[in-house]
Amino acid sequence: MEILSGSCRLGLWHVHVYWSGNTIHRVRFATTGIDGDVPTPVRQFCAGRAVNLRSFASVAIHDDTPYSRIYRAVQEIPYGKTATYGEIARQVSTSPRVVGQAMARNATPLVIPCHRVVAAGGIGGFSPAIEIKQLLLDMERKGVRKGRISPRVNYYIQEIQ
DNA sequence: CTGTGGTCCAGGC
DNA sequence: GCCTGGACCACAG
Repeated sequence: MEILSGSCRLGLWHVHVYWSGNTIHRVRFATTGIDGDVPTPVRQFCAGRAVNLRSFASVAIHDDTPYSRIYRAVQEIPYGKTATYGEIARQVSTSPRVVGQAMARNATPLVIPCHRVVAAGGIGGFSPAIEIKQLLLDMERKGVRKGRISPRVNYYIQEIQ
């Protein structure tokens, strides 16, 4: 199947999405946009709506490698909630550092919501920029109630743009 | 607060 | 094969 691509905005950043049908092949963050659309739920999610992206299939959980088990566990974290590296590690019987490695190599962030995996004593890491993780967590915390972004977070997004 | 040992996979050699 | 380095954690001083 042909792979489509496009981008939408998320705060300062552009989200590039590569997909075909219901399968997301790659998601990445960049400072510039590309031509083309992204699937509607992804655009809504980036705009702060409490959209569940679990209905998409990610190439990351297709096989049965150690990482794919981690990705499946991470995908179960509901919108607005977080889990720690250690909690995920215990769920799939591995170590917290391995969970960190899996998150760092996640080919489809947002679809595999690695931003919801935080350190026991802090936010943890995120590439390419920790601000993205912070923004996503803020958006989900504020947006979880009405299913849309609050004026306060909206202000924050405009602030950093 | 700051070590430090445990953990386990990937990547470089 | 061996070595090293992580988006970490718990526990000792």
